[in-house]
Amino acid sequence: MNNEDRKSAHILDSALPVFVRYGFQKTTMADIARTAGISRASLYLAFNSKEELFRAGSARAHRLTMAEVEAVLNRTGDVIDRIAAAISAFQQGLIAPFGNSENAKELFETNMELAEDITIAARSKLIALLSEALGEARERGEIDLAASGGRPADLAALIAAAMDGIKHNFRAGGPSDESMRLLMRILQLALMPESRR
Amino acid sequence: MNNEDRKSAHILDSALPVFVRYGFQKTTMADIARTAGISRASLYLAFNSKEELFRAGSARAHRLTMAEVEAVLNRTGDVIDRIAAAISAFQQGLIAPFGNSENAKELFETNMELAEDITIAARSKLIALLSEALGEARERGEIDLAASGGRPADLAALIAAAMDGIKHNFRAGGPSDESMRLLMRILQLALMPESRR
DNA sequence: GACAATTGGACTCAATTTGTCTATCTGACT
DNA sequence: AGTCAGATAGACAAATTGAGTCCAATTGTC
Repeated sequence: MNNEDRKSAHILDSALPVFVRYGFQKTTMADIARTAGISRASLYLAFNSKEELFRAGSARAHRLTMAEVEAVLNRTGDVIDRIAAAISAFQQGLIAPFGNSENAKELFETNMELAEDITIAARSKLIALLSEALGEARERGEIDLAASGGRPADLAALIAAAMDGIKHNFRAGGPSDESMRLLMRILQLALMPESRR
Repeated sequence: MNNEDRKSAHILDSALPVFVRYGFQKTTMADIARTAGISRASLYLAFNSKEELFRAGSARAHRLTMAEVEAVLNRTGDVIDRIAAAISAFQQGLIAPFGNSENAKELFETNMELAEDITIAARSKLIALLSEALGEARERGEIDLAASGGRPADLAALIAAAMDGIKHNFRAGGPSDESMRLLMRILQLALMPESRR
C-alpha cells in the first residue's frame, strides 16, 4: 500500500463515523476534513467531490469485507460453518457499522444512488464464493445436493436472499442472528449425505 | 392547559430528539415540522423562529424539571434523602436527555447563548429550594448546622456547585452518581445532631 | 355556508456549502 | 542555501440550502 493509499484510507476511515452520525446530506466536507485532521483543500486533493468520497468509502468497505469473507471461506472445517462465518463477516463489515445508526436508511439509500454497482458486484462475488465453496464440498462428498435437487449456485443465491431479507430488519443483537443460525442448521440437515444420517 | 399549550408542548417534545440527534446547527425547521407531523407553515404559527423554539424548549424542560424537584423535596422523610432525590431529578430532567448525545457540547453551548437566563433562574430556584428544605429541617431539629458553621443558603450553594462540577463529566452510568451519593453521605454525617451521634 | 385552523407551495434573502485557485508555508532532501 | 513536493489558509464564484414570510387552496367543525 503506497502513501497515497494510506492517506485516502485514513480519510475514509475518518469519514465513516461522520456519515454515520449525521447522514450523507448533513455531513459537510468541512466536517470530514476536521475529523480527518486535514484541511479542506487537502481533502479535495484526495477526492474531487463528496459523492466521489462516499463512493470510495463504499468501495473500500466492500473490498475489505469481501477479502475477509474470502479468507473465512478458505479456512478448514465444515462448509456450513464456514458459510455461516462468511455471512457473519459480510454483515459485520457492511451492515453493522450503519445498522444501529439512526441514519441507516438514508445512508443505504445514498449508497444505492452512488455506489449501486459496487454493492451489486460484491453481492455477486459473495454468491460466487458461496457457490464455489458448496461445489468443492460436494466434490469431497461432504454434502449431498442430490436430495435437495439444488445446484451450488441456486443454494448460494438462496442463502444470499435470506441474508438480504434478514438484513432489512437488522439491529445488533436483534433476532437477525438467530434467523441466520436457524437457516444454517436447516441447510446442514438438508445437505447431509445419506451415509451420515 | 389550553389547546395552544398542548400543541406547543407536542412540538417541543418532538423537537427535543431531533436536536439531540443533529445538534442545533444541523437541525432544520423542516426536520422539526416533519417529526412533529405538521407543516413548516404551522410550525411558524407556533414559534416565530428556530431560536425562539429552542428557548421555549429549554423553558419547558426547566419548568417541568423544577416542578418535579419541588415535589420531591416536599415529600416526607430524611432531608438529606430528599435533597439527593431532588438533585437526581434535576439531573434526570436537564442533563440526562443530552448527556449521552454526541451533540451534548454544542447543545449546552446553544442553550447558554439562547436561554442562559432560564438556566440561571432554575439554578437559583434550585438553591433556594434546597436552602428552604435545610432551614426547615434545622427548625425541626433534624439537622444541626452549628457544628459545620454553615447557613442553609451556603450549604445549598455547595451542593449545587458539586452537582455542577460533576455534571461536566456526566455520562449515564458513569461515576457521577457515585460522587453525588458520596457527598450526600458526608453531609448526613456532618449535619447529624449531636444527640444522635 | 361560515369559520378557523392547517396546508402546500412560492418567494426573498441570508447563510452555508461546494469546488477551485493562488500565494504561502513546511519539511525533507541535496 | 536551494529545491522540491505536499499541505495549508484563505479568498472566491457558483450552487444549494435554510430561514422566515405570505397567500390561495384545503380541511374539518359548527
